Amino acid sequence: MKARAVDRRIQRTRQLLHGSLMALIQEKGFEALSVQDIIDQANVGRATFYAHFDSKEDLLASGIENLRASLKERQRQARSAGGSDERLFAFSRELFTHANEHRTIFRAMVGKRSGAVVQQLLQKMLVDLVREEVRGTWAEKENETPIEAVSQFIGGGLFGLLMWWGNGKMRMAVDDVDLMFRRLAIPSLKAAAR
Amino acid sequence: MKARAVDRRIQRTRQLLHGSLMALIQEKGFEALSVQDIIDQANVGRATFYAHFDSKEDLLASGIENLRASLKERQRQARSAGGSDERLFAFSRELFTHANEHRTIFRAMVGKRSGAVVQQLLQKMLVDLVREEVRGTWAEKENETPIEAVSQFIGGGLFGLLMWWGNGKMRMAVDDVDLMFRRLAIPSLKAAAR
Amino acid sequence: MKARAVDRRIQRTRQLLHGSLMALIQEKGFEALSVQDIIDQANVGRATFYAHFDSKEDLLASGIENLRASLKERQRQARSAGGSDERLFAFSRELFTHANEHRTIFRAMVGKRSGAVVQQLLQKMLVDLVREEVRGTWAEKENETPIEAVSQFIGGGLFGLLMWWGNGKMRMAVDDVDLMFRRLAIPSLKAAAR
Amino acid sequence: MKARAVDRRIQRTRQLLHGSLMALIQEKGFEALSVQDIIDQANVGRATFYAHFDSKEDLLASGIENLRASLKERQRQARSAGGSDERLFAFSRELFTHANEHRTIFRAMVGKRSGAVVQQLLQKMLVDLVREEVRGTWAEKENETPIEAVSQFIGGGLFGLLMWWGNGKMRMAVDDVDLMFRRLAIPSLKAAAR
DNA sequence: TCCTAAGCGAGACGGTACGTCTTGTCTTCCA
DNA sequence: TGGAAGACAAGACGTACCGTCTCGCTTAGGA
Repeated sequence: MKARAVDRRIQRTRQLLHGSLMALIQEKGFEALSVQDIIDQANVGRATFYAHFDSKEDLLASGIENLRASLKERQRQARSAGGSDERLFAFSRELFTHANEHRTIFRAMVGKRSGAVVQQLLQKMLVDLVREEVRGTWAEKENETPIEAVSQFIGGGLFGLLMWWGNGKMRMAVDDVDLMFRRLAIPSLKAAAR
Repeated sequence: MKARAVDRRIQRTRQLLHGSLMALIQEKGFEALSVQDIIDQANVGRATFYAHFDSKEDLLASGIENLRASLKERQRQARSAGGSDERLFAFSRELFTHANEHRTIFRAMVGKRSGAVVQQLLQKMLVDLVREEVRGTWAEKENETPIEAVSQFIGGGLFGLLMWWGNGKMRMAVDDVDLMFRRLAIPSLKAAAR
Repeated sequence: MKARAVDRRIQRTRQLLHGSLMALIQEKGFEALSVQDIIDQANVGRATFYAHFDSKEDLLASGIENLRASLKERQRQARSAGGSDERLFAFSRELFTHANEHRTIFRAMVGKRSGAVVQQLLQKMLVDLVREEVRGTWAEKENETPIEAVSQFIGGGLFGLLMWWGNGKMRMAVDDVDLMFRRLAIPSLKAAAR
Repeated sequence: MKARAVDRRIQRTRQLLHGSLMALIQEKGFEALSVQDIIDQANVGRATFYAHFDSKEDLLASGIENLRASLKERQRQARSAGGSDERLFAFSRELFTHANEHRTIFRAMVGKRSGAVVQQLLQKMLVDLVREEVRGTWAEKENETPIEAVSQFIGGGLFGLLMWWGNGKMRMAVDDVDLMFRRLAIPSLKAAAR
């Protein structure tokens, strides 16, 4: 399948917008951004923006989708490698590492000025990842704690932890916070599977 | 000290606003509301609204404050009664019950249209309650998982669970969802305290 | 009837807008103006503009209404003074004089950059004035050239003349162009009344 | 010189555009049309449109040019035939007849929704035709009413009449309205020539 | 027969103005 | 004097058009 020139142009525009969004989030936070800010930064026309995305929230969601995909891939690889406890929530290491590496943008997204839409999206993504994990761990049977409930609990918890880590100064090492998460989450999971 | 008539008038205005907010949240969700909507419903002047509250978020926060106070009180009573496992997270029963009794407004606040500010406030409140609980359970020592981290994890998890319960049809009984929460949260807490 | 303070405020806003429109028409012509230009000049909010007028055309029309009223009054006075030929189209003197006195704005309204809406409004106004005159001159009878047709012809002609006078350098004296109009229009009127 | 196929292709495009414009003017009026409407109707690319015309106004002007040419030709023939009063403004018969035959499009161009640009072009065309006539009638001498002024007056008047005829239901017969015009215009012309 | 050049459709794009909406401040006046 | 009424400046929103542009397809006319 050959990429037509026009498609390349479209991709370029979308990336310009994603890039500008990220740059501006670090500068003034997501909530404070206007569509005008974004398109000025990207040097893109207003109509063009709306041709690609419904709103700045949509643009953000599309950006977060990339992260989700990358983490999902990471998760898939880890799960195919082994099944011991250490492999449970394998994506979490990757998640904390990623956050640590992009700490400027990460702290902006998790911080006070971030706007709650961002956080809802992140939480939803985390729950997704967790659900995948839980699903792999046990086949749902009747009379048990539903997979969905467990996923929501652990995903919500992970998100809480991430917020706390990010809103503090991220002084704790990646390994430590990851360990902490696993120490909190795995007992829950086991208990629910009982 | 006698309550002056003027104070009563002020109270009346504040309650009119709170009432209108709640009524409108059920009708169209928090995000979709404008200050104009609220003051029309309350039959209150624009300037008056801003004399009492900074924004619709402020009004909401002030409303949620009541819930927090009532749950805190409930928690205090339960904790003074005993210390066994069954008493851990005693407020949760009250929380789920309350949600169940006011299910219309609760589901509106937890639903898609609720606006994320609402949810941030709720989550913050839950973390507060959990922190209180964790604090009572163990005295923080060095080298342990920090109280704050555990609280954020369990508080976040509880919020996730609540969202899931509310956004489904709340088919699950109060007792069952409460039990589920405790089955997920208590192992975490214990593990962290190790 | 006492003018309430709020009414005075509203009047002030409307006059600010009218004034800004006139100032800007001279500067860049009507067509080239945006609503934003006008409200910037007037230091007025966008919503306020639209609360008072539907569009810049509406604002203009409302401004021209004043001119029409003033010319109608002038016409009324002249007609009550006498009925000889010299009194026919008495308003025309006033019209040319007015144009001469406000030549900057007049030439802007009649010029190339004026935008055709302006001109339609002016022409309509002139036809109105002429119709009034024709009506006073003869009572319509069957089988005659209809009053309306005559009015449209002479009104259109007057407008053509005005445009020509304004778009040239208005070198011709007021008296001369007025005389010219009467020499052209009165024979038409007489012929039609035959 | 043989017409190359490429030229035929170009002509075809221009005619497609003219045709679409006319069709759409009748449908929704000139003002309401966008370039997009026109090229959709003509099934022509956007760039192609701008390769041929500067704007929809330009397209219209080019269309009206045809009418002007045809009327000019008609005028030339009539003037070479004789010089009596009956031959003065000989083109007017043709004009009214033409309008009557294409009454749908004519009424659309002269009506409320027509957009004033159309009308300016028409008026300009009429003044042109009249000027030609006046020029033929008398050689300009100093101290007389200038040819240009007379042309503007009569051209404007003719346009007023046309508008009135078209905006009414065109109930009046071609001959009658033509007669009316001549009865109004010729006395003016004579008076000016005195 | 192939090749080159032009006309063209399609449509992405930067830009500008629009008319609407909401916010938070302010002023007036009533009870 | 607290509050209802509501005018207002500010400015973001999503939509509509504009005129420019790049891209490939088609098709003629010369090689």
